[in-house]
Amino acid sequence: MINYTDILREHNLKATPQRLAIADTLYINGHMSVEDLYELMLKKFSSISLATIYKNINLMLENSFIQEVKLPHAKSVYELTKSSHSHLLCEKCKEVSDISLALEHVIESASRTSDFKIHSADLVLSGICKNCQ
Amino acid sequence: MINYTDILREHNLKATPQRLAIADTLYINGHMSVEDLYELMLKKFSSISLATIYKNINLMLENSFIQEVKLPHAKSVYELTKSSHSHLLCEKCKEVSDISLALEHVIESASRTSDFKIHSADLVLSGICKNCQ
DNA sequence: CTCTGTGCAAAGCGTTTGCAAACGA
DNA sequence: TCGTTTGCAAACGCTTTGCACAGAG
Repeated sequence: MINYTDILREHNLKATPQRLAIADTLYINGHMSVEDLYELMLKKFSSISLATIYKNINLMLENSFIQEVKLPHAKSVYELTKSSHSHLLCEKCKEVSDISLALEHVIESASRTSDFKIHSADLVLSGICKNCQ
Repeated sequence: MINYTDILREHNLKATPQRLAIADTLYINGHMSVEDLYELMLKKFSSISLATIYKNINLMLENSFIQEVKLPHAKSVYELTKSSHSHLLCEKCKEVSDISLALEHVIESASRTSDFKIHSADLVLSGICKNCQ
């Protein structure tokens, strides 16, 4: 179990019990929707408010402590910010997982043919995971 | 100007004036948010309802006549369904454009390392377009 | 002690639904 | 003509806001 107190502070966020729990829950579960997060948080703080979840998600997004992952045909999930990576989405069980892929060639090729100065690449690969096959 | 009557029918959609106008507007503008589409449609049908826009967008999505493009840090846009491609998003002017990129290697690599059966790849490259640089 | 965060209730806003009239095939 | 679509208004659900109290630093 990681102590997120200092990490939160580095992101200009006070380390409240609720925030520490959000960080821990995201760490353990990887990718969570607002609803999932709320349900799990309720187990630790029986009177936590959805407003608190939203306020913290928004603050954490602004301070880059977490990131939103927009998924095709599914609601967004949130994850702790880590080094750049792509996502796999199982169309059946809806599980999201991280995958590290070399996109340099694709980005380079896109830069060449588009005259864009590309800063980031958001890639979601959809399919069927091993368990669901 | 393309006649979408038959194309709509092929997608099991009656060719109403509103739908023809939606198709035409998307064809001309490429990628549009619900709001943008509503505003432009109002110029052609001064009493069109937002509900009509939503109902048609949803039907057209179900029938694969159009597709939703989810963008990082921006609201979704919709486009006429065409062969698989990636998207470029200008972080400054928010314009979205299509780009054809070879993702086979990336998908193959992902399949190998993940044991997923991958069906599709949604890629959005964000950066600054030529005009905004 | 001060300022920020929390929980609650109310407000806000984008989206969906129900219905009667209009329309496409 | 029959079944679908439209426009309107109301309902809905997710998200945000305002405020008083609690808690972090």
